[in-house]
Amino acid sequence: MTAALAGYDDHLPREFYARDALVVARALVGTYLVHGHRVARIVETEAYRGPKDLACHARAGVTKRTRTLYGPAGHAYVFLIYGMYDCFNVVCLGEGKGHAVLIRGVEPVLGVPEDVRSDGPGRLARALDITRADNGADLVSSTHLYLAPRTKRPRIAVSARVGVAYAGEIAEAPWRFLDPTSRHVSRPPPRSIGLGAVTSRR
DNA sequence: AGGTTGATCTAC
DNA sequence: TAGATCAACCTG
Repeated sequence: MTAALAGYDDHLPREFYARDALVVARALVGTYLVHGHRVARIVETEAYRGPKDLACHARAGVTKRTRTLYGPAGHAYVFLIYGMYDCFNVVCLGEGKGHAVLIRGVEPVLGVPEDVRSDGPGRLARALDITRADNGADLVSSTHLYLAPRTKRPRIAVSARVGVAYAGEIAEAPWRFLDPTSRHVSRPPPRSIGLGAVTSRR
């Protein structure tokens, strides 16, 4: 069965992405990531908010690596981390802004093996076979790689971002969003921030 | 603790 | 240029 036949063929429109990464990151929890015949539900995201965000690659300005990050909203930004893992992001806000949302966890829906872990940005890219070859893909017009709207409103917990301690104070900003009811988040929220009781299970 | 590699930075 | 350093991670 193909993704389209299964009803995951709606594409999030350009306007969805053309907002601050902080808004998009929250709105992406519960949406569906489609790559080829594979479909997965997004359960964890992080916002990276341009050159002033010292944890964001945009801090280095426009370079060979950040060209797509600084490109138009709604495109994929895929980069290599630690020499081993690809990380999948969606570009937000608009050309020249350098905003993106990192997808950090998904749960299998269709065509993704249940026995392969898909929590963590490196693992999910591997599970869905997303690589730097997908860097720059237009998620609005592609039939191969895109995001489809969520079908119900998820619960959302908030925490600081993971692995960005070097960025100083801004590392503590509550810019990570996750569905605390999912088994596929990369790690439980260290604490809940302002969203009432958060039950994190693993 | 350490692997592994491309991008970026720093020093000639 | 070339060599050094770093990195939004994962595994053991």
